Amino acid sequence: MENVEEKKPLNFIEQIVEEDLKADYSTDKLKFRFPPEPNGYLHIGHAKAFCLNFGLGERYNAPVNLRFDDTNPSKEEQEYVDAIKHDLSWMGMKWEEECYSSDYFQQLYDWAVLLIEKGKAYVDSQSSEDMATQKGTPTKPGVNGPFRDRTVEENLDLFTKMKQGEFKEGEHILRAKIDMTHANMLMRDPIMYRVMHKSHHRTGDDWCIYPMYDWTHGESDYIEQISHSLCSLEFKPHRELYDWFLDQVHDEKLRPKQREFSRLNLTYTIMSKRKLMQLVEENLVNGWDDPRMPTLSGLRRRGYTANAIRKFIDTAGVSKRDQMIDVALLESCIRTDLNKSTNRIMAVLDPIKLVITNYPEGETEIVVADNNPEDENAGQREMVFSRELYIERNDFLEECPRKVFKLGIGKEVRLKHGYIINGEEVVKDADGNVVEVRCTYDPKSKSGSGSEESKRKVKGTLHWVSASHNVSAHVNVYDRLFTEENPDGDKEVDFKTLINEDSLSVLSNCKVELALKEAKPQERYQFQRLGYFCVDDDSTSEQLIFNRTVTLKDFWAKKTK
RNA sequence: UGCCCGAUGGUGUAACUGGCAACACGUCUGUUUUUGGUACAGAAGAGUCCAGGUUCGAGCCCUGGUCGGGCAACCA
Repeated sequence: MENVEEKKPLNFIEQIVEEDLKADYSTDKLKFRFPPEPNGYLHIGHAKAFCLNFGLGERYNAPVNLRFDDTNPSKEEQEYVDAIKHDLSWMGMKWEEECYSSDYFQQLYDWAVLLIEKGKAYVDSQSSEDMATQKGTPTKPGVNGPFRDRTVEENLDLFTKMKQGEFKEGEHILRAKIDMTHANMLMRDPIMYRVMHKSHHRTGDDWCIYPMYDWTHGESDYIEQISHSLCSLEFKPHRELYDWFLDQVHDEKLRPKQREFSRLNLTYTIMSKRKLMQLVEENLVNGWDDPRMPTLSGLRRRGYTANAIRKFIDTAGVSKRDQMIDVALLESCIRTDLNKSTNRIMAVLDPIKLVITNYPEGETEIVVADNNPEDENAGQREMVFSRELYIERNDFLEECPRKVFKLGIGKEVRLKHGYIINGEEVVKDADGNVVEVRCTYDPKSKSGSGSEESKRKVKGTLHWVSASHNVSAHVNVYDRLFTEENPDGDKEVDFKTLINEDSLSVLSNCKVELALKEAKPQERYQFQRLGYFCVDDDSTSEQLIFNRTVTLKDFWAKKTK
């Protein structure tokens, strides 16, 4: 077991840490952080980031802080803080300290004053349009604005007044004084503070100036003494600024370093928080925890386990290339997990009545079945077998070829845990729809009886429930949310036009085994031959609701497509 | 017409830092099976973006290209 762990090659971030350890770092200096902005729910892309950070913490027995990057009160809310903490806990992540960038507002302010005093920051009083023009473009250097050379005194005075609320939003901002011609656009006098007359979810109305990301992040890392500040690739150009800001305040304490890795993308879904928010706000899905969402809360409601998600992240790996991971890998992870852990149950999603004409009327018998053939300790359960049953509509084909694993007229099939039956006739309504299938059974073929008849090879085994011994249920059948592998891929195409119309089908006439009568939210089962299902959060004993997590691997379905 | 990343089977990640490209998912075959599941056995699929160079030897190093991604919010 440990050998397997040892053998696993280090990802490039772990290699960086190892090299630092060999050079001037000692293990006790290692410290990491996961810094979500509380402006939305965590999704599986975030899972990569926090699994990396918390994984590093575990590997080196180093602390990992949870730090909410809450510098923009117009977007951030307590609701998201709570949801993020809940999701992280569910994923089994244990943080050292719960921190907030807003905890450092005073320190950040004091440092900003220091920068002004050193002539490294100034108050600009132009419109954002003018500043944008002066900033130039990636290929054209910027030019200095008219307020760039204000005196320290004037800057101090203005900045103080900004803080005291004497200005309206947009009137003044504080910028770092770096280089308007720098090849890196981020170094062209980046904004450090803006005036915002908004209440903050933690600091209330204490502040009306709020620091920007670049000014806040590295300094927060420094305050918390984070050794390795890991973020996604789009922040690579920010590293230069991260380092510049650190240069301004750094003394002898440990200096954090930013390193970047690529984000995780999954086929047939989107990871943009902004777009996920749009789906929620425009009611294109039923909330952040809609089981079709790639959010952790959505996956949880869908029936995914934290274990499977961790395994998936681990298998996907960490690198600097853009990754678009096949959702089939995620599905493989949850199947592997659930195969071992869930009890099997029989459920008929689209029932059609099956009458065994030679089975004595009014009689019933108990059949016994293993709960999980993959787990000897899972025990057994009992089911009622009777003359009238329900089978899957789709498991009957009037004229059924021999090689197809279904019931047909004149074609035999086995009822799982029950008897072998032979199709005799169909009953149809006026429109020609099959409303009932009539068959005969071989009384000597009972499963597990050991009789010659029971051992007969039969093409096909069907699941069933007794017509008068079952529980009704609703089942939500989910499919991928988008019709395209990369709905976010084409800037010309609105991702919302790529939503899969059939991503949710609600089946309201399902019949499940009596054993599920008291099933509680979050319980997971394998409905035999159909897939893995999870009891929905809204399920009650009056109205059972199941969500399909994932189908069983099904070659037949693929072939017939 | 700038700067910064990246490029290995369909997808993702490896290759002991220069020694005849491996693992997982997916695909396909077969065996077992009272789930067309699981398990097991096996196969196909890349010669590492291109062109030079260094070297006995290059996916790894060097040079020059090509392609893909990112960078101009008072967002993070």
